[in-house]
Amino acid sequence: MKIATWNVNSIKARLPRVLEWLNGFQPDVALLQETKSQDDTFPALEIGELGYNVEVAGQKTYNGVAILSKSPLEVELTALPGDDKDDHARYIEALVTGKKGSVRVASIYLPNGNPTRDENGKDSEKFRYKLKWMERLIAHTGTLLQTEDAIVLGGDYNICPTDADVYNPAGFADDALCRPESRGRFRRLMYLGLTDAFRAFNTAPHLYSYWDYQRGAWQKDEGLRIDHLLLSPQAADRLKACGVDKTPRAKEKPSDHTPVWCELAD
DNA sequence: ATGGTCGCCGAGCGA
Repeated sequence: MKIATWNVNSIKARLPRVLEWLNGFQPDVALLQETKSQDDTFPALEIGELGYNVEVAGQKTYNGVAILSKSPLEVELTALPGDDKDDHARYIEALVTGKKGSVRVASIYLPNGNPTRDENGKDSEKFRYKLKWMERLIAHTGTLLQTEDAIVLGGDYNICPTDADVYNPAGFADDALCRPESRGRFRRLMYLGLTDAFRAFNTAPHLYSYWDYQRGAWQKDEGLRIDHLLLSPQAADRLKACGVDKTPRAKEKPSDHTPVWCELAD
């Protein structure tokens, strides 16, 4: 079972890229972020024609997440628990029926958090929102792990876990993607017992999933590893492979992110 | 060089 995560940076602007990637790569489950589409205008018909069931949690202009699955899926949550006043569409969770029982998956678009400081040099509202959102994710993941399901939490975490995941660590030291407060919460999330699927197979430094549109970042391979597939023990036991598929990033009108995928034993 | 590039939507924000 191939499960992939991809921040598409607008599903409508990216539809040709997404359709050709689904056709070619044939993921069983695709976790999408930054769809930037309301639910009623999400191009579900075009994607459905390729054999995918589509579940979305969208909003106008910003954010938006989706889960595509070849086999039936049951939506469990369309928002991260813990704050009823949070109206950003950043989380959707579903149970996907697999040959070897169901897999619980989530598509996560964790807040970016930049700029980290306000005009007085204090932590900005955006950065504090990111940290609070991470606390909620830690709490909810703790609850999820008690199910002892095979769980794949995939998404754009907007976290470079270590300096090996950044092309220019010194330049990003004060960035919300690398700040100690962000990394500390990411470590707390991992220490609940999750496996970073990519690092189970790739120990080399400076392998990325995102390259800025600006300054020729893609051509110079100046990127960040911020898109992750985090696995519960029951999913990690079934992990056969994991990698980054860089081919969509090299095409015309690409997303600034490229898919990260893993394969679980059926 | 105090910018650069995208996508939202039709100005300026978010990334």
